[in-house]
Formats: sequence, C-alpha cells, structure tokens
Amino acid sequence: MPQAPTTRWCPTPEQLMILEEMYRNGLRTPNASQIQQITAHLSSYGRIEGKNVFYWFQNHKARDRQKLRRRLTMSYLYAQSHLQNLVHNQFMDQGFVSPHSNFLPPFMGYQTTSTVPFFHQAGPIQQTVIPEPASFLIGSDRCAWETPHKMTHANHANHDWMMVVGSESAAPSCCRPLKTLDLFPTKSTALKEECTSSKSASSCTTAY
Amino acid sequence: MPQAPTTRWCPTPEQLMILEEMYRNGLRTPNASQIQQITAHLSSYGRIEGKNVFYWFQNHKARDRQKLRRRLTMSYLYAQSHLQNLVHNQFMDQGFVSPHSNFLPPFMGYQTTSTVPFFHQAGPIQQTVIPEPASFLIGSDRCAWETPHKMTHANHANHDWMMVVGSESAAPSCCRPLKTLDLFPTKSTALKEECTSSKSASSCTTAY
DNA sequence: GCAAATTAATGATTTATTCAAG
DNA sequence: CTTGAATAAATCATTAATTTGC
Repeated sequence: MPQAPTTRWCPTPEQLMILEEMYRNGLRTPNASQIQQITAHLSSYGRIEGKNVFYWFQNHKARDRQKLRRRLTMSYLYAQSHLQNLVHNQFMDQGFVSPHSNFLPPFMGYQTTSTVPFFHQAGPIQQTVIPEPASFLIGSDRCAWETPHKMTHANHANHDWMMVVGSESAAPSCCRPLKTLDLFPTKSTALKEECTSSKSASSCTTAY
Repeated sequence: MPQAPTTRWCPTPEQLMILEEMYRNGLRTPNASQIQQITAHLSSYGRIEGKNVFYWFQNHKARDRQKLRRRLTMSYLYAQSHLQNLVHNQFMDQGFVSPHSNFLPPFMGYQTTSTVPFFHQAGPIQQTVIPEPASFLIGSDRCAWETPHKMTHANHANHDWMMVVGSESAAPSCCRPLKTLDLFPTKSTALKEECTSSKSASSCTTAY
C-alpha cells in the first residue's frame, strides 16, 4: 500500500493540544462552520478532516460525561458504605429532576464563558455554554445536505434550514432553551427505565 | 428568502409507499449513494432531501425494533402471568447473552432476501440482509466529507474512504459480522417503552 | 359540523454504546 | 487500554389524528 490514508486519523500532539484547549474553554458541539475552521487551522499540523474534528468532540464530550458519572457513582457508593447515615438519604430524597441521563453535575458541567484562544478572527468559535444544534448527517458520497439552524428564540417554532455558503456563518448565538442541569440522575442510564408516559405508569420500577 | 420550506418533511403517500416497500424488502441502512438514488427517485413525487431518507430509515428501523420489543415483552409478561409454572424459568435460567438492548428476536429479525422493486438499474439497492455501514456526519453548512465504505470482506479491517462520483457505486455486499441476535434483553431497555402508550391504543393501521 | 384541546405518530437531534484499530 | 469511528437508543419537537364541548 503506497499511501492510501486507509488508516484512521491519528491526531498530532499539536492538534490534540489545540482541541483540548478548545474543549477546556467550553466548546462542546462545534457547528459545521466551526468545524470547517478548526479543520483548516489544524491542517497545518497534519492531515485531518472535518469528520475527525466532529468525532473528536463527540467522543471527548461523551467520555468526559462518562468519567464524571463513574466518579460520582463511585464517590456515592463510597459515601454510602462509609458514611451511611450521613449522606445516604441526601441523594435519594432530594428532588432530582432528570428528564434523562443527561446529568452533568453543576460543579463541572458546561462551564462558564471563556474565550477560545484560537479563531478569534473568525468569531463563531467564541462559544460559551450553549451548544449549537448541529445536525447529524450521513455522508452521501461527497454530497451532503444543509445544516439546520434553529432560529428559535423565545419559545419554539420558526425553524429554518439555512444554507451558508461561505465560512461567514451567521452564528446566531442564542438558540436552545438552555437545559437545566441535573444534579443526579433519578433515572440515569444506570438505573435506567422510567416511564415516559403521563398516565398508566404501571410497573416500571426496577430493571437491572 | 424564496419560500423557506420551514416545515419538516412530510412524505407524500407515494414516497411513503416506496420507502416502505424498500424496507419490507430488506433495506435498512442505505449507504450514501443509495440515499442519493432514492432521493432522486422520490423527488419526482414531491420535495425531499437525502437527510429525509436517511432519517426515515433510521426511525423506521428503530421503531420497528421497538415495536417488536414491546410485543415480545408483552407476550413474555402474558406468559409469565398466565402460564407461570410452564414458562417462567425457561427465560430466567437460560443464558441470555445481551450486550445491550439490540435484541431482535430471530423469528422476525432481518428477513430474507428479496428484490427491491426500484432501482434495479442501479444495482446497489438490491440489498438483502446485512446493512451497509453508513457513517453519521455533521451537517457542515453544505460542506461534507466522504462516506466510509467498509470494503471489509472476510473479517474486519481495511476500511476505506472512497468517493464515488457517479451512481455506480461498488456495492460490496458483505460487511458486518452479523451480530448474534438476542432472545431477550437482560439489560432492560426492553421493559421500558410500553409505558409510553396511553389509553386508546389503536394500532397503527395508519391511513395515508 | 367545527375548532380548540388532547393524544398519537413520526421527523429531526442528541446522547449513549459498541466496534475495532493501534 | 485508549480512542477514532460507527450505530443504536433516547429524546425533542411538530404535525396528523382524535376527542370534546358547543
């Protein structure tokens, strides 16, 4: 095999550092144009494609969450077994609203505003907390469709499928309703299950 | 702005019929070029984009699985409550390997080979059982990357990011190891759902 | 009959899991 | 064992059915 980049992307230390820096600074779900820019920038440090950037953030975010969850669970179990009477019910009785397993604890969560050291000239990366809704797409051999940008403002409705041609994307920095962060999963993926219904919530108590 | 199709795609009866037909005939995860072709074809029946096709298959597949799971759970619960001594331990003691909730029972599963009535001229759609691995991508404002085509044949390895320009894609029909289907989920997800239903559970004999 | 109010379906997004290369 | 890549599950959001009070 001559060259065929048949192998998966292997980030160079520089690329990794930059990505981590961005992540540390709050970037979680870069939108399409951000990905484009990041890719372009990182290209100078080695071979890289947009999808690599996309996947990197996806995975990094997921594994971060996972790590946290694990740690929290750990410390919970630890506390439970060692300080039973002290902390046990604290967790169980509190009202933990958790629509689903998205529960990043506040002390870490999607941290506060912070400037991203790169792409200042480009603008859109200056992301803070709320991730842009980026739509998943299937590759389609070099042919793709456009990205949805929720222009939603106050409540809902008014979606729009805008097509940005240049890299000057509008970067509508508002968007999503800003989910409430949950303290602890009531439902967690771990304890999973919970009826999403509004009625007839019969026997969905356990599982696992 | 011309005419902002601000609404979500609403499949026409013809489009739906065709999609369902393909699904019935075994198509589950169309790859990029297949999506392109399908989209092109369905376009003659109304507005449609590749992503719509992609999402449709994703959702249809998932909800099919869900329906099955529900049904199985139902019959299990029924059996358990009515034929307690007969079947109870059969399930519990058997070794139900279930890595996760992907458990399509064999008696239905991904059905047998069958020809798809459309796109015969194109070839690749003639899919039978095993789905092509199609990669998820993020929108990137009109800029996308290529689709991965697993050229894997015998076992694994040898990925390739090929870019097909024409609609003559290679259609490598083998691919994934063909997961072992699980009979019953050890891990829950199964017991979930059903709770989402409500009172008048009129079946989905949807009239379109 | 017919809208507002509900509920069920389903299109579109996001998150969690799994696979497998290195 | 780590992590890039890929897939499935869970969820959100909007539209179509359906119900309900008039």
